Amino acid sequence: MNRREELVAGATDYALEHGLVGLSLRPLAAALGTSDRMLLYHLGSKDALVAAVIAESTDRSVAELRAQPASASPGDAVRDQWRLRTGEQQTRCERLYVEASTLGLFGEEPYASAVAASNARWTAAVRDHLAASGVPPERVDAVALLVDAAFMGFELDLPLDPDEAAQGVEALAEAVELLAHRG
Amino acid sequence: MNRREELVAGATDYALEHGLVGLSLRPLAAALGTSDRMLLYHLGSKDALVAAVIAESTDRSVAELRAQPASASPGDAVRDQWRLRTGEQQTRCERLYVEASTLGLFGEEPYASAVAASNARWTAAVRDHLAASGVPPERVDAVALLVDAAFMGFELDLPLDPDEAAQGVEALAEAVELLAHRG
DNA sequence: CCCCTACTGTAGCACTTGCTACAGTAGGGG
DNA sequence: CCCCTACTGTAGCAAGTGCTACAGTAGGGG
Repeated sequence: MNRREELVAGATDYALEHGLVGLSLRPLAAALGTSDRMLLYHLGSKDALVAAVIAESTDRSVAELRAQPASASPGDAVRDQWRLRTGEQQTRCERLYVEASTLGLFGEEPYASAVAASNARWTAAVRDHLAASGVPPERVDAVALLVDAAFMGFELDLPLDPDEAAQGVEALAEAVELLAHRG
Repeated sequence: MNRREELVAGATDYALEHGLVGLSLRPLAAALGTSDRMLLYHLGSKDALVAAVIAESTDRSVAELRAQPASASPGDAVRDQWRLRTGEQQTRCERLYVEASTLGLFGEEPYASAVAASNARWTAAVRDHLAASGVPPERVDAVALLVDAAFMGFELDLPLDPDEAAQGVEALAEAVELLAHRG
C-alpha cells in the first residue's frame, strides 16, 4: 500500500465521517496528519482526490453487499438489504453517494462521471442479490431499479422520521414480493 | 408584492436554474440586477434567503400537484404523478429539494429545518392525490412513503439513464396497484 | 563521495465567501 | 424648510479556497 493509496483510504474515512459537500483540503490534510500540499502532490488535484474517494467508498459498500448471503424470498431480500444499509458503514457510504449524486446533478465534474461509474457497480450488486433471492430473471432489472431508487429516498427520509422510513421499507418488501410472484 | 417578496421570487427562479449547492450572493444579486448588499438588507442573512427560497419552491410544486385531478387508479396515479414530476417546473423543484435535503443530511441549518417543513407539506399532497385515486385509507400512508421515496431515487437516476428510470416507474406503478388491491 | 530522484515543508498568490461600516439619497409628514 | 425613515451604493474586512513557486532533505545507485 503506497502513500497514495494510504491517503485515499484516509480521505475516504474522513469524507464518510464529515461529508463530501464541504470537503476542503486543509482540514482534511490536518486530520490525516499531513498538508494540503501533500494531497495535491500525490493525487494531482482535488477533483482527482474526490473521484478516488467516491470510487473507494463504492468499493467498500459493494464488497459488503456482495458478501451478503442470498435471502429466503424477494421480500426478505428487501428487508435484509435494508438491514445492511442501516448498518453504520453502508449508511455512510450511501450518504456519500447521495452527496456525490447531488453535486453531479448539473453535470459538474468529477462528480457526474464518478457517480455514473459507482451507480453501475452498485446496481449490479443489488440485482445479483435480488436474483439470488428468488426474483425471476425477466423481472429482476425493473425490481432492482425500484428497490434501489426507493432505498435512496428512504435514506433521505431517515433523518426526518426513522419510523416512517421503516414503514415504507415494509411496503416495498410486500410490493416486491407481489411483483416477483405475479402472473 | 413588496421588495422582499420580489427578491425571494427572483432568487427562487435563479436557484431552480443554477442549483442550490454553489449558490452565492454576488452572482445571484448580479442576475437579479441588484447587489449582495441589498439581498442581505431585505432578507437578513444568506441562511434566511435560502430558507425562503426552499419554502417558495415547495409552494410552487405543492400547488401544482394539488391542482392535479385524481387519477383513474392507484397505478395511474403513480404514472400521472411521474408525468407531472418530469415536467420542467416539478423537475427543478424536486432537484432543489434533493439538494436541500443533501445539504441538511448532517443536520446543518437552515437546510435541515427547511427540508423537514417542505417534506411534510409535499408528502401530504402526495398522500391526498393517492387517496383520491383509489388507494384505500388504511394503506395510503405506507404507499405514499414508498412512492415518494422511489420517485426521489428515480430523480437521481434520471440523468444517468432516463429509460431505466421509466422502467422503474412502471414497476412502481404495478407494485402500487397490487398493494392497493391486496387482500 | 556525489548526484539524482522522490518526497516534503513554507510561504504565498489570486480569488471568492458572507457580512458590515459608512455615507449617502429620495420622499413624505410636520 | 426640516427632519426622519426607508432604502441603496461603495468599499472593505477577515477568513477560507485550490493551487503553485521555491527551497530544501533523505536515501539509494553509480
